[in-house]
Amino acid sequence: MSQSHKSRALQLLHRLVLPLDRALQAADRQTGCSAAQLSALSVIHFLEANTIGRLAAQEKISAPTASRLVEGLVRQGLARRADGDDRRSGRIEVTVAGLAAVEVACAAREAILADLLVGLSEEEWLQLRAVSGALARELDVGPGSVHPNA
Amino acid sequence: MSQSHKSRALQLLHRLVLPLDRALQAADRQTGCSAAQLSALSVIHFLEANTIGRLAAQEKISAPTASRLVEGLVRQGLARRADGDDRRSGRIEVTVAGLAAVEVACAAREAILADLLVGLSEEEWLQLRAVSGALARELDVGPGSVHPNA
DNA sequence: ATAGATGTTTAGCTATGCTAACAATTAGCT
DNA sequence: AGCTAATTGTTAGCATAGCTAAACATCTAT
Repeated sequence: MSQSHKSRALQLLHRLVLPLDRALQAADRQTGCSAAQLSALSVIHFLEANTIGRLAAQEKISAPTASRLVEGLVRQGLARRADGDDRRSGRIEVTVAGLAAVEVACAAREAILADLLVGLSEEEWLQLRAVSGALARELDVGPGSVHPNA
Repeated sequence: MSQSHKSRALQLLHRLVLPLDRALQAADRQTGCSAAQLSALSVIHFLEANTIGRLAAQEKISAPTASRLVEGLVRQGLARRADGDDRRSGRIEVTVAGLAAVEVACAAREAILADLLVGLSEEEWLQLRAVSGALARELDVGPGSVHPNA
């Protein structure tokens, strides 16, 4: 019945997150762009979340965490604060270097995953694509790539 | 063609990890058992990874990280070091409280996920189950539950 | 007994998450 | 105008988790 399907899926899924995250961290260490930073850059740029509040809301993280995240991005030259006198207008912008970093980071992360999942069958890749789409929809994960719908 | 399937799947997948992890952290904060601790407890108990070295190898983390992880588990009474004179025999054991913690933590994590994924269709649940199984296989994620194959 | 190999811990760094408290800015209201 | 209240952002402080490098044991083998 349906319940046992869900139950089993959940049992498996929640255990996948940590190993996937650890593997992706390795990629991030190489590119120097962490998962949180990559996500923040994407959200700021593609979803116009150009204030701390919007970023925090979209990412579902606390304001202090968002603030510090942006501080790091600015320090690394990946984002900039357009801090005129007008506080209402958008203040955070992704720099060109930031956009490039997103590209590089995504590529590295995808490469790591590809390597990790060599063993998947053709059908499993299809299922993975479908499921990933569904999860992205449910989790409200935006496009976040310069390549819209490749 | 096949390549574009994979590519798209990877693009989506690597972006799912962070939000999933953040959501699960909320569950972990309630149970007081982090993802890393939960995983370590499971591996120590079910895969008999009863030394720091084996734990680190299985979890693909550095030895110092594994050491500190176990230190935390012991401090919280979830694991114990059976440190007789014999250094060769297994030294780390999960306590009864540790096993209980695994149960509770898993339940909380699954509940959070269930809540997050209410919008999935019946077919998507089936696909998710299949894909999760495949990923668990590829990532070498053990059973890790007291309920073997529910 | 000493040297080498193996395994563990200590020390120290970074990043990310949180809450609580503070500052500053904006808006509203008398 | 001026005071208060609400919104917004930052600072301070705590905890975990990942890493590397280096110290420290502890066995093994010569």
